[in-house]
Amino acid sequence: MDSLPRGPRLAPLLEEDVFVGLQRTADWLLQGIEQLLKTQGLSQAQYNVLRILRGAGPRGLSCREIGERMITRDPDMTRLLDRMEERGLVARERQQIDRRVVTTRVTPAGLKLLKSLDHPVREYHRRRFRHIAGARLKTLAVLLEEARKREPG
Amino acid sequence: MDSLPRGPRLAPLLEEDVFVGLQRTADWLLQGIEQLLKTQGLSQAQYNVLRILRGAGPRGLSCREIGERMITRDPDMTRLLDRMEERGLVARERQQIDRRVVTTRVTPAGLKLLKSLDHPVREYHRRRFRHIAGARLKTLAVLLEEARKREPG
DNA sequence: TGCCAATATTCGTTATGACGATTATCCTGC
DNA sequence: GCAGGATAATCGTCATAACGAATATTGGCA
Repeated sequence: MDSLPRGPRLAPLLEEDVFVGLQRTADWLLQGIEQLLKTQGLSQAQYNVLRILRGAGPRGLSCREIGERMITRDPDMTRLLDRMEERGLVARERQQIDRRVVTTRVTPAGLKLLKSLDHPVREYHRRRFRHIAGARLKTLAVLLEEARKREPG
Repeated sequence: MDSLPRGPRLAPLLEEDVFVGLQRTADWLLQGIEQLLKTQGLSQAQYNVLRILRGAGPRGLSCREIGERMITRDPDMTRLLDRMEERGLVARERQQIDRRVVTTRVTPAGLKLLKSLDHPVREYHRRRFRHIAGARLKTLAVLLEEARKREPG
Protein backbone atom coordinates (compact mmCIF):
# COMPACT_ATOMS: atom_id res chain seq x y z
CA MET A 1 0.00 0.00 0.00
CA ASP A 2 2.69 2.45 0.97
CA SER A 3 5.65 2.83 -1.31
CA LEU A 4 8.82 4.67 -0.38
CA PRO A 5 9.41 4.44 3.35
CA ARG A 6 9.82 7.98 4.54
CA GLY A 7 9.35 9.51 7.94
CA PRO A 8 8.24 7.72 11.09
CA ARG A 9 5.69 5.08 10.19
CA LEU A 10 4.21 1.85 11.44
CA ALA A 11 6.19 -1.30 10.84
CA PRO A 12 4.69 -3.42 8.07
CA LEU A 13 2.45 -6.17 9.31
CA LEU A 14 2.42 -9.59 7.70
CA GLU A 15 -1.37 -9.58 7.80
CA GLU A 16 -1.45 -6.36 5.84
CA ASP A 17 0.93 -7.79 3.29
CA VAL A 18 -1.41 -10.68 2.78
CA PHE A 19 -4.38 -8.37 2.47
CA VAL A 20 -2.67 -6.24 -0.14
CA GLY A 21 -1.32 -9.26 -1.97
CA LEU A 22 -4.78 -10.75 -2.10
CA GLN A 23 -6.39 -7.60 -3.44
CA ARG A 24 -3.68 -7.12 -6.03
CA THR A 25 -3.75 -10.70 -7.22
CA ALA A 26 -7.52 -10.84 -7.31
CA ASP A 27 -7.65 -7.60 -9.26
CA TRP A 28 -4.97 -8.73 -11.65
CA LEU A 29 -6.81 -11.94 -12.46
CA LEU A 30 -10.16 -10.21 -12.66
CA GLN A 31 -8.93 -7.64 -15.17
CA GLY A 32 -8.06 -10.37 -17.62
CA ILE A 33 -11.30 -12.25 -17.19
CA GLU A 34 -13.34 -9.10 -17.59
CA GLN A 35 -11.47 -8.28 -20.75
CA LEU A 36 -12.34 -11.72 -22.06
CA LEU A 37 -15.99 -11.45 -21.02
CA LYS A 38 -16.30 -7.99 -22.48
CA THR A 39 -15.95 -9.47 -25.95
CA GLN A 40 -19.39 -10.97 -25.30
CA GLY A 41 -20.75 -7.90 -23.53
CA LEU A 42 -20.82 -9.61 -20.15
CA SER A 43 -19.65 -8.34 -16.79
CA GLN A 44 -18.07 -10.67 -14.27
CA ALA A 45 -21.26 -10.47 -12.21
CA GLN A 46 -23.45 -11.44 -15.15
CA TYR A 47 -21.18 -14.31 -16.10
CA ASN A 48 -21.22 -15.45 -12.51
CA VAL A 49 -25.02 -15.46 -12.48
CA LEU A 50 -25.15 -17.47 -15.68
CA ARG A 51 -22.82 -20.11 -14.28
CA ILE A 52 -24.76 -20.29 -11.05
CA LEU A 53 -28.00 -20.77 -12.95
CA ARG A 54 -26.50 -23.42 -15.19
CA GLY A 55 -25.33 -25.21 -12.10
CA ALA A 56 -28.79 -25.01 -10.60
CA GLY A 57 -30.44 -26.62 -13.60
CA PRO A 58 -34.01 -26.23 -14.87
CA ARG A 59 -35.51 -25.72 -11.45
CA GLY A 60 -33.99 -22.24 -11.30
CA LEU A 61 -33.21 -20.13 -8.26
CA SER A 62 -34.63 -17.21 -6.36
CA CYS A 63 -32.86 -13.85 -6.22
CA ARG A 64 -31.71 -14.54 -2.73
CA GLU A 65 -30.25 -17.91 -3.60
CA ILE A 66 -28.37 -16.46 -6.52
CA GLY A 67 -27.06 -13.71 -4.30
CA GLU A 68 -25.84 -16.21 -1.73
CA ARG A 69 -23.86 -18.11 -4.34
CA MET A 70 -22.23 -15.10 -5.95
CA ILE A 71 -18.47 -14.85 -5.75
CA THR A 72 -18.67 -11.20 -4.85
CA ARG A 73 -21.72 -9.66 -3.27
CA ASP A 74 -24.04 -7.68 -5.48
CA PRO A 75 -26.43 -5.42 -3.59
CA ASP A 76 -28.93 -5.11 -6.40
CA MET A 77 -29.78 -8.47 -7.89
CA THR A 78 -33.02 -7.12 -9.34
CA ARG A 79 -31.46 -4.77 -11.82
CA LEU A 80 -28.62 -7.13 -12.62
CA LEU A 81 -31.23 -9.69 -13.65
CA ASP A 82 -33.32 -7.02 -15.39
CA ARG A 83 -30.52 -6.39 -17.85
CA MET A 84 -29.92 -10.06 -18.41
CA GLU A 85 -33.61 -10.68 -18.97
CA GLU A 86 -33.75 -7.87 -21.53
CA ARG A 87 -30.95 -9.57 -23.40
CA GLY A 88 -32.78 -12.86 -23.27
CA LEU A 89 -30.12 -14.63 -21.23
CA VAL A 90 -32.43 -15.48 -18.34
CA ALA A 91 -36.17 -15.85 -17.81
CA ARG A 92 -38.05 -14.91 -14.66
CA GLU A 93 -41.30 -16.15 -13.29
CA ARG A 94 -43.10 -15.33 -10.09
CA GLN A 95 -43.73 -18.39 -7.96
CA GLN A 96 -47.35 -19.37 -7.45
CA ILE A 97 -46.82 -21.05 -4.08
CA ASP A 98 -45.02 -18.13 -2.50
CA ARG A 99 -45.75 -15.05 -4.51
CA ARG A 100 -42.96 -13.08 -2.90
CA VAL A 101 -40.39 -15.19 -4.71
CA VAL A 102 -39.28 -14.82 -8.32
CA THR A 103 -37.61 -17.82 -9.89
CA THR A 104 -34.91 -17.18 -12.45
CA ARG A 105 -33.67 -19.70 -15.02
CA VAL A 106 -31.02 -19.54 -17.69
CA THR A 107 -32.42 -19.60 -21.24
CA PRO A 108 -31.05 -21.63 -24.16
CA ALA A 109 -29.48 -18.42 -25.45
CA GLY A 110 -27.79 -17.97 -22.11
CA LEU A 111 -26.52 -21.53 -22.13
CA LYS A 112 -25.18 -21.11 -25.63
CA LEU A 113 -23.32 -17.96 -24.68
CA LEU A 114 -21.91 -19.68 -21.61
CA LYS A 115 -20.77 -22.64 -23.63
CA SER A 116 -18.89 -20.42 -26.04
CA LEU A 117 -16.97 -19.04 -23.09
CA ASP A 118 -16.13 -22.30 -21.33
CA HIS A 119 -13.02 -23.03 -23.30
CA PRO A 120 -11.52 -19.52 -23.39
CA VAL A 121 -12.09 -19.07 -19.67
CA ARG A 122 -10.46 -22.38 -18.83
CA GLU A 123 -7.51 -21.61 -21.03
CA TYR A 124 -7.15 -18.21 -19.45
CA HIS A 125 -6.98 -19.68 -15.98
CA ARG A 126 -4.57 -22.37 -17.03
CA ARG A 127 -2.25 -19.87 -18.58
CA ARG A 128 -2.30 -17.52 -15.67
CA PHE A 129 -1.15 -20.20 -13.28
CA ARG A 130 1.07 -22.16 -15.63
CA HIS A 131 4.23 -21.02 -13.88
CA ILE A 132 3.21 -22.43 -10.51
CA ALA A 133 3.72 -26.10 -9.71
CA GLY A 134 0.54 -28.08 -9.07
CA ALA A 135 1.36 -28.79 -5.46
CA ARG A 136 1.93 -25.13 -4.71
CA LEU A 137 -1.30 -24.22 -6.42
CA LYS A 138 -3.09 -26.76 -4.30
CA THR A 139 -1.53 -25.25 -1.20
CA LEU A 140 -2.73 -21.85 -2.30
CA ALA A 141 -6.27 -23.12 -2.76
CA VAL A 142 -6.23 -24.71 0.68
CA LEU A 143 -4.83 -21.62 2.37
CA LEU A 144 -7.44 -19.40 0.77
CA GLU A 145 -10.20 -21.62 2.02
CA GLU A 146 -8.65 -21.73 5.45
CA ALA A 147 -8.49 -17.95 5.52
CA ARG A 148 -12.24 -17.63 5.07
CA LYS A 149 -13.11 -20.30 7.61
CA ARG A 150 -12.84 -18.14 10.64
CA GLU A 151 -14.87 -19.07 13.67
CA PRO A 152 -16.82 -16.12 15.07
CA GLY A 153 -15.05 -14.06 17.70
CA MET B 1 -18.65 -20.64 -9.12
CA ASP B 2 -21.14 -23.36 -9.87
CA SER B 3 -23.06 -24.86 -7.04
CA LEU B 4 -25.03 -28.10 -7.34
CA PRO B 5 -23.48 -30.37 -9.93
CA ARG B 6 -26.25 -31.24 -12.32
CA GLY B 7 -26.17 -32.41 -15.89
CA PRO B 8 -23.07 -32.91 -18.03
CA ARG B 9 -20.49 -30.29 -17.16
CA LEU B 10 -16.80 -29.64 -17.26
CA ALA B 11 -14.69 -31.15 -14.54
CA PRO B 12 -13.61 -28.57 -11.98
CA LEU B 13 -10.16 -27.20 -12.61
CA LEU B 14 -7.76 -26.46 -9.80
CA GLU B 15 -6.88 -23.15 -11.41
CA GLU B 16 -10.51 -22.12 -11.37
CA ASP B 17 -10.78 -23.07 -7.73
CA VAL B 18 -7.88 -20.80 -6.97
CA PHE B 19 -9.41 -18.00 -8.98
CA VAL B 20 -12.73 -18.27 -7.21
CA GLY B 21 -11.07 -18.66 -3.83
CA LEU B 22 -9.03 -15.56 -4.45
CA GLN B 23 -12.01 -13.47 -5.49
CA ARG B 24 -14.08 -14.66 -2.56
CA THR B 25 -11.37 -14.11 0.00
CA ALA B 26 -10.44 -10.72 -1.38
CA ASP B 27 -14.07 -9.65 -1.40
CA TRP B 28 -14.66 -10.96 2.09
CA LEU B 29 -11.74 -9.00 3.48
CA LEU B 30 -12.59 -5.91 1.50
CA GLN B 31 -16.16 -5.81 2.76
CA GLY B 32 -14.94 -5.51 6.32
CA ILE B 33 -12.38 -2.86 5.56
CA GLU B 34 -14.87 -0.80 3.59
CA GLN B 35 -17.31 -0.99 6.44
CA LEU B 36 -14.61 0.32 8.72
CA LEU B 37 -13.60 3.09 6.33
CA LYS B 38 -17.19 4.08 5.76
CA THR B 39 -17.38 5.35 9.32
CA GLN B 40 -15.03 8.08 8.14
CA GLY B 41 -16.71 8.54 4.77
CA LEU B 42 -13.80 7.02 2.87
CA SER B 43 -13.81 4.47 0.09
CA GLN B 44 -11.07 1.88 -0.19
CA ALA B 45 -9.69 3.76 -3.19
CA GLN B 46 -9.55 7.05 -1.28
CA TYR B 47 -7.91 5.41 1.71
CA ASN B 48 -5.42 3.80 -0.61
CA VAL B 49 -4.54 7.16 -2.13
CA LEU B 50 -4.05 8.70 1.29
CA ARG B 51 -1.68 5.94 2.34
CA ILE B 52 0.25 6.20 -0.90
CA LEU B 53 0.62 9.94 -0.45
CA ARG B 54 1.69 9.57 3.15
CA GLY B 55 4.29 7.08 2.01
CA ALA B 56 5.52 9.47 -0.64
CA GLY B 57 6.08 12.29 1.83
CA PRO B 58 6.03 16.05 1.25
CA ARG B 59 7.33 15.80 -2.28
CA GLY B 60 3.97 14.48 -3.43
CA LEU B 61 3.19 12.42 -6.51
CA SER B 62 1.71 12.89 -9.94
CA CYS B 63 -1.61 11.32 -10.93
CA ARG B 64 0.17 8.69 -12.91
CA GLU B 65 2.46 7.72 -10.06
CA ILE B 66 -0.47 7.40 -7.69
CA GLY B 67 -2.27 5.26 -10.21
CA GLU B 68 0.70 2.98 -10.58
CA ARG B 69 0.87 2.36 -6.86
CA MET B 70 -2.83 1.70 -6.36
CA ILE B 71 -3.82 -1.75 -5.15
CA THR B 72 -6.64 -1.92 -7.66
CA ARG B 73 -6.65 0.11 -10.83
CA ASP B 74 -8.75 3.24 -10.92
CA PRO B 75 -9.40 4.54 -14.42
CA ASP B 76 -10.27 8.06 -13.34
CA MET B 77 -7.74 9.43 -10.93
CA THR B 78 -8.76 13.00 -11.72
CA ARG B 79 -12.19 12.80 -10.24
CA LEU B 80 -11.13 10.60 -7.38
CA LEU B 81 -8.67 13.32 -6.39
CA ASP B 82 -11.27 16.03 -7.09
CA ARG B 83 -13.49 14.67 -4.35
CA MET B 84 -10.62 14.33 -1.93
CA GLU B 85 -9.47 17.85 -2.66
CA GLU B 86 -12.96 19.18 -2.00
CA ARG B 87 -12.89 17.52 1.38
CA GLY B 88 -9.50 19.03 2.11
CA LEU B 89 -7.71 15.70 2.36
CA VAL B 90 -5.24 16.41 -0.44
CA ALA B 91 -3.85 19.50 -2.17
CA ARG B 92 -2.94 19.77 -5.83
CA GLU B 93 -0.52 22.00 -7.59
CA ARG B 94 0.52 22.16 -11.20
CA GLN B 95 4.23 21.68 -11.68
CA GLN B 96 6.20 24.62 -13.05
CA ILE B 97 8.92 22.57 -14.70
CA ASP B 98 6.58 20.31 -16.61
CA ARG B 99 3.23 21.96 -16.78
CA ARG B 100 1.48 18.80 -17.89
CA VAL B 101 1.96 17.29 -14.46
CA VAL B 102 -0.12 17.95 -11.37
CA THR B 103 1.48 17.13 -8.04
CA THR B 104 -0.76 15.92 -5.26
CA ARG B 105 0.11 15.94 -1.57
CA VAL B 106 -1.72 14.81 1.52
CA THR B 107 -2.80 17.67 3.79
CA PRO B 108 -2.52 17.76 7.59
CA ALA B 109 -6.24 17.00 7.73
CA GLY B 110 -5.65 13.97 5.55
CA LEU B 111 -2.80 12.81 7.73
CA LYS B 112 -4.90 13.22 10.84
CA LEU B 113 -7.72 11.18 9.35
CA LEU B 114 -5.26 8.50 8.29
CA LYS B 115 -3.73 8.35 11.72
CA SER B 116 -7.11 7.82 13.33
CA LEU B 117 -7.55 4.78 11.12
CA ASP B 118 -4.13 3.20 11.60
CA HIS B 119 -4.97 1.31 14.73
CA PRO B 120 -8.45 0.05 13.75
CA VAL B 121 -7.19 -1.11 10.38
CA ARG B 122 -4.27 -2.99 11.88
CA GLU B 123 -6.52 -4.61 14.45
CA TYR B 124 -8.96 -5.60 11.76
CA HIS B 125 -6.28 -7.35 9.76
CA ARG B 126 -4.86 -9.06 12.80
CA ARG B 127 -8.23 -10.39 13.81
CA ARG B 128 -9.11 -11.63 10.40
CA PHE B 129 -6.02 -13.81 10.22
CA ARG B 130 -5.70 -14.71 13.87
CA HIS B 131 -6.69 -18.30 13.22
CA ILE B 132 -3.85 -18.95 10.79
CA ALA B 133 -0.38 -19.80 12.04
CA GLY B 134 2.33 -17.29 11.18
CA ALA B 135 4.24 -19.70 8.97
CA ARG B 136 1.17 -20.49 6.90
CA LEU B 137 0.39 -16.83 6.56
CA LYS B 138 3.89 -16.25 5.32
CA THR B 139 3.45 -19.05 2.80
CA LEU B 140 0.26 -17.43 1.61
CA ALA B 141 1.98 -14.08 1.15
CA VAL B 142 4.77 -15.73 -0.84
CA LEU B 143 2.40 -17.70 -3.03
CA LEU B 144 0.37 -14.62 -3.83
CA GLU B 145 3.46 -12.77 -4.91
CA GLU B 146 4.58 -15.74 -6.95
CA ALA B 147 1.23 -15.87 -8.67
CA ARG B 148 1.58 -12.33 -9.98
CA LYS B 149 5.16 -12.78 -11.14
CA ARG B 150 4.36 -14.37 -14.41
CA GLU B 151 6.83 -14.09 -17.23
CA PRO B 152 5.20 -12.91 -20.47
CA GLY B 153 3.90 -15.66 -22.76
C1' DT C 1 -59.87 -13.70 11.95
C1' DG C 2 -56.69 -9.97 12.03
C1' DC C 3 -52.37 -7.88 13.42
C1' DC C 4 -47.42 -7.82 13.30
C1' DA C 5 -42.89 -9.24 12.38
C1' DA C 6 -40.23 -11.50 8.90
C1' DT C 7 -39.01 -12.30 4.18
C1' DA C 8 -38.42 -11.35 -0.95
C1' DT C 9 -38.03 -8.25 -4.18
C1' DT C 10 -38.30 -3.75 -6.24
C1' DC C 11 -37.43 1.09 -6.80
C1' DG C 12 -35.55 6.18 -6.13
C1' DT C 13 -31.56 8.54 -5.75
C1' DT C 14 -26.88 9.61 -5.53
C1' DA C 15 -22.15 8.38 -6.18
C1' DT C 16 -18.73 6.09 -8.55
C1' DG C 17 -16.84 3.25 -12.51
C1' DA C 18 -15.82 2.59 -17.39
C1' DC C 19 -14.62 4.21 -21.82
C1' DG C 20 -13.43 7.51 -25.34
C1' DA C 21 -12.35 11.75 -26.91
C1' DT C 22 -10.08 16.12 -25.90
C1' DT C 23 -6.81 19.57 -24.30
C1' DA C 24 -2.41 21.09 -22.89
C1' DT C 25 2.34 20.49 -22.72
C1' DC C 26 6.65 18.53 -23.72
C1' DC C 27 10.31 16.22 -26.51
C1' DT C 28 12.70 14.62 -30.66
C1' DG C 29 14.57 14.95 -35.12
C1' DC C 30 15.10 17.59 -38.77
C1' DG D 1 12.19 26.76 -34.48
C1' DC D 2 8.83 23.73 -35.71
C1' DA D 3 5.97 19.57 -37.17
C1' DG D 4 4.50 15.36 -35.32
C1' DG D 5 4.28 12.06 -31.93
C1' DA D 6 4.29 11.07 -26.98
C1' DT D 7 2.72 12.01 -22.44
C1' DA D 8 -0.34 13.98 -18.51
C1' DA D 9 -4.40 15.15 -17.13
C1' DT D 10 -9.23 16.33 -17.80
C1' DC D 11 -13.93 15.93 -19.25
C1' DG D 12 -18.54 14.09 -21.53
C1' DT D 13 -21.35 10.41 -21.37
C1' DC D 14 -23.46 6.36 -20.14
C1' DA D 15 -23.61 2.19 -17.24
C1' DT D 16 -23.37 0.16 -12.97
C1' DA D 17 -22.77 0.13 -7.77
C1' DA D 18 -24.28 1.59 -3.25
C1' DC D 19 -27.63 2.73 0.04
C1' DG D 20 -32.13 3.27 1.84
C1' DA D 21 -36.78 3.22 1.66
C1' DA D 22 -40.85 1.11 -0.12
C1' DT D 23 -43.98 -2.63 -1.61
C1' DA D 24 -45.86 -7.16 -1.60
C1' DT D 25 -46.56 -11.39 0.54
C1' DT D 26 -46.32 -14.86 3.99
C1' DG D 27 -46.50 -17.14 8.53
C1' DG D 28 -47.17 -17.04 13.43
C1' DC D 29 -49.92 -15.99 17.21
C1' DA D 30 -53.27 -13.65 20.29
